[in-house]
Amino acid sequence: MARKADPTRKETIVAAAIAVFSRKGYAAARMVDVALAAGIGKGTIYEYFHSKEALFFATFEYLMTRTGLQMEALVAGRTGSAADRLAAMAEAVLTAWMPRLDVYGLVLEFWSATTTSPQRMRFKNAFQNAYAEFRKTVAALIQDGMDSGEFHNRVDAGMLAAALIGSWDALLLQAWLDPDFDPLPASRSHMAVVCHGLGAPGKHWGKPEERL
Amino acid sequence: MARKADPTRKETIVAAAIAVFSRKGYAAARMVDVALAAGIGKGTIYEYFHSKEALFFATFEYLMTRTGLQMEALVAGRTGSAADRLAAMAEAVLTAWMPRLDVYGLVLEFWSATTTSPQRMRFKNAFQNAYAEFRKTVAALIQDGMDSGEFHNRVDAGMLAAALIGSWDALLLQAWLDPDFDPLPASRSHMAVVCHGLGAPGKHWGKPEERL
Amino acid sequence: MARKADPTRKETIVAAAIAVFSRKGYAAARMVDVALAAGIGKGTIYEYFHSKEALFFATFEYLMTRTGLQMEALVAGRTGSAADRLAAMAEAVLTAWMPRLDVYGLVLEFWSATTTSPQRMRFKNAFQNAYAEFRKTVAALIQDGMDSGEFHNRVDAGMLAAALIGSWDALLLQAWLDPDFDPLPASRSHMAVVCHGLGAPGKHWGKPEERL
Amino acid sequence: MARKADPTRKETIVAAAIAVFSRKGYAAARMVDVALAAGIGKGTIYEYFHSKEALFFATFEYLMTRTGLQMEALVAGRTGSAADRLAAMAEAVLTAWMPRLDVYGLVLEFWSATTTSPQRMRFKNAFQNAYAEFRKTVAALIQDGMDSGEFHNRVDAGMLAAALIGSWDALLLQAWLDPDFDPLPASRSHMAVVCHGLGAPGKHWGKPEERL
DNA sequence: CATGAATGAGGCTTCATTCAT
DNA sequence: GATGAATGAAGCCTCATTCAT
Repeated sequence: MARKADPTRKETIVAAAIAVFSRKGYAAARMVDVALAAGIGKGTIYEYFHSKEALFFATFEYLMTRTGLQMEALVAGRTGSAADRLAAMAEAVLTAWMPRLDVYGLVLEFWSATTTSPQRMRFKNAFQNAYAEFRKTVAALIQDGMDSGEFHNRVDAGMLAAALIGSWDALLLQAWLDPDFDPLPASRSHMAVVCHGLGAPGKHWGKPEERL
Repeated sequence: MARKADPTRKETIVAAAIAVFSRKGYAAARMVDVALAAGIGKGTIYEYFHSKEALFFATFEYLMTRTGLQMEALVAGRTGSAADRLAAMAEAVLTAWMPRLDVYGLVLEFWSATTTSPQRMRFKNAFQNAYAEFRKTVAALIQDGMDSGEFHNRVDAGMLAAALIGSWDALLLQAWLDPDFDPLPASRSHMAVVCHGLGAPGKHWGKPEERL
Repeated sequence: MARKADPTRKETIVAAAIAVFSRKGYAAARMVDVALAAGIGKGTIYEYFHSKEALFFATFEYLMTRTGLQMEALVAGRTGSAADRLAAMAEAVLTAWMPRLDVYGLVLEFWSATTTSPQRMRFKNAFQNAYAEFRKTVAALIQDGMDSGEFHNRVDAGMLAAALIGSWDALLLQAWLDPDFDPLPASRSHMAVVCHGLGAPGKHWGKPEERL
Repeated sequence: MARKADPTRKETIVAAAIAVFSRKGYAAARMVDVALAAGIGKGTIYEYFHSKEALFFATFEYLMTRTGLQMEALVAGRTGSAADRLAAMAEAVLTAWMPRLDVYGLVLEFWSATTTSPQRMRFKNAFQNAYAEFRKTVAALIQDGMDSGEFHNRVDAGMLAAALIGSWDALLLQAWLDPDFDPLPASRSHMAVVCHGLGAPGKHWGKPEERL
């Protein structure tokens, strides 16, 4: 008697794949591991994904979409000074990812896939789009500050945005590598300096005797 | 006497391995590809490295060592204001890596190996040491500026160093992903803002009408 | 439900392995030969045995068990004088093995494995146990004859048993080496002399003009 | 400067091969192991033997020849009653082989080679000849006893010889398998019974209260 | 639909043999 | 002659994928 098709089955498999790929890496992951993690039979995966590669890409898309949605949510409805919103965004990005640091290894796999996979262009484009999107968001925030006079405009907002995003990315990577490394203080120090360097008025650091 | 051993043979193999692993990734790389790239027979690799894994680790150590040496060279004998030296370092790091962007995929593989490989701890430790070393160097530079009064000391030099290094790393990653992306301007904008934000006197950007 | 597992599959593989190992020897046998002989795919063997070594040991255990069972059957329910039973046992052992002389090469392989295999001790112990068991059986038979006064007891039953078993073993080996050699007459001559030498009354050889 | 060709070099290699083949078995033995054991370079073996197979056959011939010579020596000049000479021969065979039990594994390898090796017929013939030769010797000894009236002639001397030789062979095999097993007492018991069974007068066992 | 037994292409690795020195 | 670095054929084993149940 066949179990009735579970509409969430596909998502279950993707979730299992995320867990397994994160832990063992794409190449070392076995389809049977994914099936076990999903609590289903090995053959069943092929009812939903026609190959390991396809499953990998599905996990990628799943995570990219979720991340994209999260990012939108992070930005939505922020108020306050541009500097505050910028700092809040940094905070939000790190905070959002930190509990999911376990999938960071998977992100590395995705990056690798941009060279390695036969599907490389799909990975590459998705990444570039995601980054471009994110950069646009951050750049817009900075530009806002420039337009309102809160920030000076001696630098290109887009360029700076790229560097800021990069630092967040890399701090998360550090944290993944070294569980004892806390990316938040580093980011706070950095963002304070950056906001100050953009000429934002106000205190980017606490009392004089305190250091970030 | 037997066929004379080529003393550069081992290095030749490592170089070939770097090329192949970069291009295809560790898992997808075939020993025969490495052999072909090195212009030798498949079996010869095993005269020098007892397994694929060992070869991979050798490429890792080779690149780490080379990078470490380069870094030392980059720092050595810098003079000028702290801000200048900091900016110069950023410039140097990016400039040093840009022509070797092709091996960036390999660095990703190494990072992945910290989760994946049976040797994971060796990779992880090597990475953490390398980062710690580099962070110390950059932090020392910042601290110099603080001590001389050129920079304020409202932030922790180590924290900021981590973020700066991260941004360089990530900008290079961006450039690797997207060959049209030039990390230098982004870094320059970023460093200018940071130096300014650290209270460094002097012009971090050009004439008023120019933007970085 | 998946393709139904054939419950005899494992035994089929062992049978194929016996044939192939006998013919080519363990080292020269190829897994693909065994698969072909079993009428299955190469990979299927690994569903049942995790390595060539494991398959080899399985064939060993299989034959040892079968041989052990046969031996028990040979002994069970023998009646008559001790000399008759001893002669009958010799006859039975040779008769039981002669049609299976083709696996004798495999027995040699097993013996070799006691030096060669990483599992050597398992082989060695199994052999020693099997021999000890058999020796005990034969010794008991001889002792019976001694206790009943049919045989004198000037020799140790166990020692003699070892020599007798050895002669059967070696005659079979001869027969395996040389298909023209018939071990039965040799054994009959030998056993007649031995029974006579043990002082057993009665005719161990036929009429005066006949020779064994 | 090439070392002058050593006339004993070939024998050195064979001796090394005997040691290595005995210990690891033919298949598991590596040419480099033999070279190491012989204290020479790997390639040098090929100056004397054109292949591993050829080296194996050379070790076989070497041991067969030596064994043959020993056998001749064992027989030569024996005097006394047929029973004494027969018992002495058994003793001599076992005594001659016992200190060389370590090469017994190699004998197994040779036997195996009669099925396995491309050279199988050469091995097989050599074995059959050797056995036939030996059997002839032992049979002649028995026949002597029969002709002189010391032994009755109710059995075929050749058949009995085959069984006796077999028992010696097998007892040595037992001893090789189990270092705690001493083949001498077993053989003595056996030979005493056999001589008695052949009707030889005299005491084949010691005093009445002693058992063999 | 779900399953997992069966499959065989393909990879890593070993090692007998060659041959430049 | 002697050597051992180089080689590549060949084998064990893995695992993505298929398909009978």
